Amino acid sequence: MPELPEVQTIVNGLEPYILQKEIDRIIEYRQGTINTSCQGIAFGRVSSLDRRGKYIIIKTSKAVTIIIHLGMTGKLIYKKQVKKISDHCRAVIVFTDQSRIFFDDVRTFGKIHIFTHNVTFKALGKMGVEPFSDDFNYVYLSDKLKNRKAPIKNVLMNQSVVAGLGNIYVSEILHRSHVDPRRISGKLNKEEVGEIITQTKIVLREAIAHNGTSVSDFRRIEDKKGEFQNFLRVYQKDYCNCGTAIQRNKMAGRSTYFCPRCQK
DNA sequence: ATTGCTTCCTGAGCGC
DNA sequence: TGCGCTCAGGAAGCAA
Repeated sequence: MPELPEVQTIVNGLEPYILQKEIDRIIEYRQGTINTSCQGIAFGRVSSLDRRGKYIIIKTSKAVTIIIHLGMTGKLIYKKQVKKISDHCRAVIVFTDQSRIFFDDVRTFGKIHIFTHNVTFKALGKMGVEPFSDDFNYVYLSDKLKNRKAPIKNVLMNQSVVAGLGNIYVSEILHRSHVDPRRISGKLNKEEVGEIITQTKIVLREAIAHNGTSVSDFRRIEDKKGEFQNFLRVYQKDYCNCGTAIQRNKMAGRSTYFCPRCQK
């Protein structure tokens, strides 16, 4: 399940392969994967590759913007030579040198949005601050949490508050911050809010340094796994470092892991 | 404005 | 061996 570190790992991996490479065509193998018909689009060369939240943003020399969201199980696999189409292939970006990016996605929650003009993508406009930016600070977060009655876990998962966090990293961040995920957002004290900001930046940086977390489907562009699953402290764990059994609850329909002793 | 539930989708795992 | 059930969860859409 790709969150910010996994998406960043893919962007970092793809960049040296596809920057300045000319897109020949994009093929949709499963209807509904791409928002528009790709027929007759002159794409041009890849001029930039970026991440915003969990979105991958590719811009081209001919003012085409390709925005990719991997959903739950989406993968981007880069191949120089193609023998056969991969399993669950939903779309392919073909470059003029015949190398390709395969967009594989078992559960089909992933989507590709192509804009040929300067159309603003609604989802990006509503997105909250980037966790690594200076804008993700105490003043910002405490204002977002103020008077909110939803549990802190739910608010941190909300992309319009902070961009890029999902179920795994929110569990890890709250564990390292010693905050119970069920706590009412508006009732956290100053130290706790500050700690959440600090730990968010630390956990995400560590995860990127280890090429993301592969608990099930996530793969890097060479189809290799990330390694951060080896460093998780609560997510899908049975015991905390302190020896206490990790508790598992459903919150907002999602499995939530926490240590009842370390997280108050 | 905020919150919480439902929906989309497929494969793995499990009990029987 | 296979059937039916549950679970995995990002985000849009909608209802309260």
